[in-house]
Amino acid sequence: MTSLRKLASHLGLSITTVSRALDGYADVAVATRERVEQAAKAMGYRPNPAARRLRRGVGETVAFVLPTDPGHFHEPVFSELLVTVGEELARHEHDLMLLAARPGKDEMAVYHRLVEGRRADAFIIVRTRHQDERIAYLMAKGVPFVCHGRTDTAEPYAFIDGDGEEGFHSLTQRLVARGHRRIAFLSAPTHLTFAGLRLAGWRRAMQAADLAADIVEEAEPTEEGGFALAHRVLDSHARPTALICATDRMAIGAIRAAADRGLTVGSDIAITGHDNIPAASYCQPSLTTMELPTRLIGARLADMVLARLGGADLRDLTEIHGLVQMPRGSSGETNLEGVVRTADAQEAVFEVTEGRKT
Amino acid sequence: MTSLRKLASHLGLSITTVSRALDGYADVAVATRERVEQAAKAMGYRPNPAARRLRRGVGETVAFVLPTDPGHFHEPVFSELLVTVGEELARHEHDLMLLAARPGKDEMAVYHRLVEGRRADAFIIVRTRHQDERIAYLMAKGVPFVCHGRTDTAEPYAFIDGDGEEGFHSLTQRLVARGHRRIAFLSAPTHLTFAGLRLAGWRRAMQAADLAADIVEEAEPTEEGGFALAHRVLDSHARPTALICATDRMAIGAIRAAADRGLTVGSDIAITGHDNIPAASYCQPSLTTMELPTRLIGARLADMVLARLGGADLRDLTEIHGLVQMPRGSSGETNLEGVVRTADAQEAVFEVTEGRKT
DNA sequence: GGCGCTTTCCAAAACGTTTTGGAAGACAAT
DNA sequence: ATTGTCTTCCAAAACGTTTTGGAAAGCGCC
Repeated sequence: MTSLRKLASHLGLSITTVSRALDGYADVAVATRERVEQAAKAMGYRPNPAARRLRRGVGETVAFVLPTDPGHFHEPVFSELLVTVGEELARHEHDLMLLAARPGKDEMAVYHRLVEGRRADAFIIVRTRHQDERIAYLMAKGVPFVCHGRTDTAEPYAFIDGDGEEGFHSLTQRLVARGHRRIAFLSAPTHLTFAGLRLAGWRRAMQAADLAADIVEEAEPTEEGGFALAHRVLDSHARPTALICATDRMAIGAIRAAADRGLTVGSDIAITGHDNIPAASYCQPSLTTMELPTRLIGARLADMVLARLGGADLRDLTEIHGLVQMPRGSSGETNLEGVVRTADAQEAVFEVTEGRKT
Repeated sequence: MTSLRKLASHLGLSITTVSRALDGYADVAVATRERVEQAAKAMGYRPNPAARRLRRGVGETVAFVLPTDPGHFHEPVFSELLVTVGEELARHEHDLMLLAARPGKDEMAVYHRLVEGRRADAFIIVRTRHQDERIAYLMAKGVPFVCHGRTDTAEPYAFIDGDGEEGFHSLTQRLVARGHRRIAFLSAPTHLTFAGLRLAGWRRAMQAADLAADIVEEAEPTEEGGFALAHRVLDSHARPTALICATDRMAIGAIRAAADRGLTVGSDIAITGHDNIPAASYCQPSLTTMELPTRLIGARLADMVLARLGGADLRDLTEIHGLVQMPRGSSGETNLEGVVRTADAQEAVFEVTEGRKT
């Protein structure tokens, strides 16, 4: 197509000058620059990304590897994150590469291929784990990355996260205030950082209220997982009056389990989640939940990864955001009829709770 | 890192020979090839993709542009498609590039940037429309693509689709057989091809049964859309006894609307969807739906796009697959207690109904 | 010993960009 | 006139691969 060479010969300039004119170097005359820019636009010139990557040694490509089981990927949170990250990256002329790999051997093989094959320049890591092989590897290789969620490591690293500990603490307090005494926690696998934090928030609130934090079960953060755990917990001799679920998907499973036993969710039993996925507004009753405004987070994640690529200081890239609580019918906290949606929460409170320096 | 040059000098061979040895040309001695392969593995050689792309003129990159509204992307179907397509492409050393753009100006700008900037070699197009600008553009440019869904065009094009017309026809027949007479259709916008087909299937069955196909409403294929339409339709003087929704998300909204009016879904009113998203199993009652096994479709889509890149004949790349019906509680067709899941349907009937030659 | 045929290898060009290390010219100061 | 300083431009190398068009060596055959 239109190469730098064509452009140059058409203008009667050297290819060097054209290149530098377009890149805004000071060493080309103003008149020349304008002439070049005009011609470039007229001829529809677009630099060849392959050539640029080859010469520069880096391509503007960010990889997003979904830690997903073979064919299952139904995480509304990640979906939304994906598109917002993609939009933001595209705005800065960067490409988003999407891959999927189940945690474990396959997953690391993907990272190796991408890093060693120079296919990606930076990574976005989601669903972080306490001990996270991915993070250790990228750190060792010196490849920039940003995490959605935290991990256990001595070195500083860039991340953005919701304050799950605080969010679940305050939720639990609310339930306690409403008279609940036996509150169960349906957890996601605690090797996932977010699960441990949410669990800790619940536990802290329970202990502060002198209540036994003894009903904890753990399963995959899916409808199926929540469904199974709820059944198990509701079987116990001293049935809890509230089920705090680590995620909305689990809560939706739990609601179904409770209903199958003839319990009226919202009055007989309170059930809550986290994420505010669209389905949460359409359960019966609507699901009490909390959220980290995904769109803003996605854009921020993209900006952070771009900052990392630009060599920004790591310590400016750690953010913990407050969660927006959305009490709804499933915890009996609202008497509203019909569907309770909170699209406006997207625009709601969104501030950095803590700029942590690790 | 390890370049071809390093490898060559280390082996005492020319860079040409090393390249050809690794590419399996006949003109290198067996002994040499083995020596080269061994050294390549030992030194961890990986061809630099940028260099390769530059020289070859094509990069192994497939773009997937999600036609999504600003920050909203909650289509479980696309999510699942994404990961399976990604996996399959990765298996063949291809990259999947993800972008998002709302239909209209922005969307076409993305296509222009990708095509003219040589950032993508092929496209996967989803949520096809009757008149589809994307398809017209790619055809004009001669860029390979594969559609998930059909479009109206004289020229042949590669696509894979579920037989929505037949699926909704047979669903409607089933409902009629169960005694329903006033059956409403809650449609997605009919400029989307799939919506028109599903609508047509319902209409054909209604007419064949001498029933009035007069309750049709149209909205976005979201929970919110289904919710609004259901309310509107249930308001009418002669309330329907069944609501056939174009998608599961709409059906979930409709279920909520019916429940809000005190109707018992499954007995007072039947509600059905399409897609078999995970939430469909956890509604109350479980949602009657049908599905196109997404994993298989995703892999097939990837294979087709690879075939297109390999120059395969278009006419071998048109497939319409039969849908798997899953009757569940929301249409009163099953008396099963509890959650009805059909994960096994993934492995179920899956055959090409018709290999169409356009 | 000249010719042709195989087999095995390689030098060099090319892809389109960025960047290095000047060169040429204008102008001012000496 | 020489020297120095700016400003503006450019030739050429480099990034790492693939591919073209041979070359060299070995062998058989007349």
